[in-house]
Amino acid sequence: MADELIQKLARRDVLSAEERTWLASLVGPTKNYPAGTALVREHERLHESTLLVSGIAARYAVLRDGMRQITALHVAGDFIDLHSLLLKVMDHAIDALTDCTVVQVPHQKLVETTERFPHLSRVLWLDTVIDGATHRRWMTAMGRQDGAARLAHLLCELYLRLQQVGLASDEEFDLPLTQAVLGDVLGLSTVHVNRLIALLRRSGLISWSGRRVAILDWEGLADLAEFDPTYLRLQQEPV
Amino acid sequence: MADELIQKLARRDVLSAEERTWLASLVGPTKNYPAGTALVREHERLHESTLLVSGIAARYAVLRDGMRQITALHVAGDFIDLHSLLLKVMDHAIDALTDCTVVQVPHQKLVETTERFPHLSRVLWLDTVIDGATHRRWMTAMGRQDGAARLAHLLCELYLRLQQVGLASDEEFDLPLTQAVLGDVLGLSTVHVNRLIALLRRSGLISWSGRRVAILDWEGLADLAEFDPTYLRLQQEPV
DNA sequence: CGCAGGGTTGATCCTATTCAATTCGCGTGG
DNA sequence: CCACGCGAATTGAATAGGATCAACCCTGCG
Repeated sequence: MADELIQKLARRDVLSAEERTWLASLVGPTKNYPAGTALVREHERLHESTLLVSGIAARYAVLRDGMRQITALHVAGDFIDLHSLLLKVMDHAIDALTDCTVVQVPHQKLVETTERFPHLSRVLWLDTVIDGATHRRWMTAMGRQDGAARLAHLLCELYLRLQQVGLASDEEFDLPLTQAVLGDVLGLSTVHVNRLIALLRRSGLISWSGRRVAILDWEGLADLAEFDPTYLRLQQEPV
Repeated sequence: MADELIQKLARRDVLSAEERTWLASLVGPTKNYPAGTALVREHERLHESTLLVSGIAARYAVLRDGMRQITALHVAGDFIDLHSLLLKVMDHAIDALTDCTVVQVPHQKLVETTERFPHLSRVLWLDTVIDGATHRRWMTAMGRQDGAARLAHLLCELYLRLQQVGLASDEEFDLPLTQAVLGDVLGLSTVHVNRLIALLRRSGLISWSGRRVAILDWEGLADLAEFDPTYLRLQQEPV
């Protein structure tokens, strides 16, 4: 399971043999969380960070009236709470949206990593920075793009992120999320998400039956979404 | 001007004499940008990070139709582009909203900091992580809170942030931003921002004339906004 | 004095919400 | 194989929050 962590970071920058050995010594035991359970609760104080090995998890906040806003979706290969290393107290909760497998890395070992492996430290830092860039893109979508563009953008982003970890290809992927969850991501009602999916289907941009999503017209979808993948920083580059 | 950087980081955690000496050696010359000018352009490749010494700056994205979404507001004492150290290519632009004074720190020196001062490195990392937490809170507001709550939340946040750097006290502060800019922050039209300000005034929560904002009923404003300052991590705590 | 940028107000339109009902997909047990 | 149940998807009608367009007002300033 240490492979997961090494592969994850190696997608960002080249790692030395020494760094790989160190990383292999970091990971704790594998844990499983069934769909719908909490991985992390709000205001909790964490002592380890969690790497998602399989499944989909959501970071979210809940308001007084019960409304929920999902602020990040995570797939296999994502750190879901690396920021907790420095923030200490969680400002949001994390749920498993599907069955999830994770491995954990103690904070104390991450601190040690910053002491002894500055380059690895920067690669980890980069991970939280990409998180922030993704937040900004979602914010732009929520503030200034309509529902259709927002949904289209989410599909473009998820396709590329899943493709990167081998979970999507040929413009197709599994997306086992309910329309209510998508509403919580996009800041829309469930009913409206439904109508937007219907709209994208009618426009010939996608097909979507059950959990299977196919992008029929990538160009068109990306154009509608004004999708520019720069913020995902998918290329490997030295830090 | 090195004091600015030291004070900024010392608000997060205690710094040793050695660390302070090092930080003092990092900062470059002071620069001035008049209101309305660009500090950083989108897709630019930066080689230094910028610390805002005075003024207000905005990070934003512009869409095809010219619509703008401001994703972060920065005040004195904020790093406006520390993430560029790792992201290399900027995913957004930064403008001076008022006259701004800044100092710059070369990326190469920041990398050196991660090599030689792991604790400082973590304090810097923390800064980008708080940025992300703020992004998440704004997202929650944009997705699931109405205009009035969003505006109220922004005022609560800005008051605490300005207070921390001595620019606000007695529930009052200067906010030299146009209603159009506030619209770009909140994801609303200028006209609607105007009506929301009028609403908060009528409700007796604030007074706002010219650039002077006074919070008349902090409890009420924070309640409307569902404001919880945890995400700003205002307390000093070891990292 | 005239102008420009920002603030304020009104009328109308439209996107998305809410509430309510209906239908589909699918696993379970008889 | 069918009946049942349940969560999710789909559709319709009424409504609200906010956008847009268009004035008009104020104030600082050359």
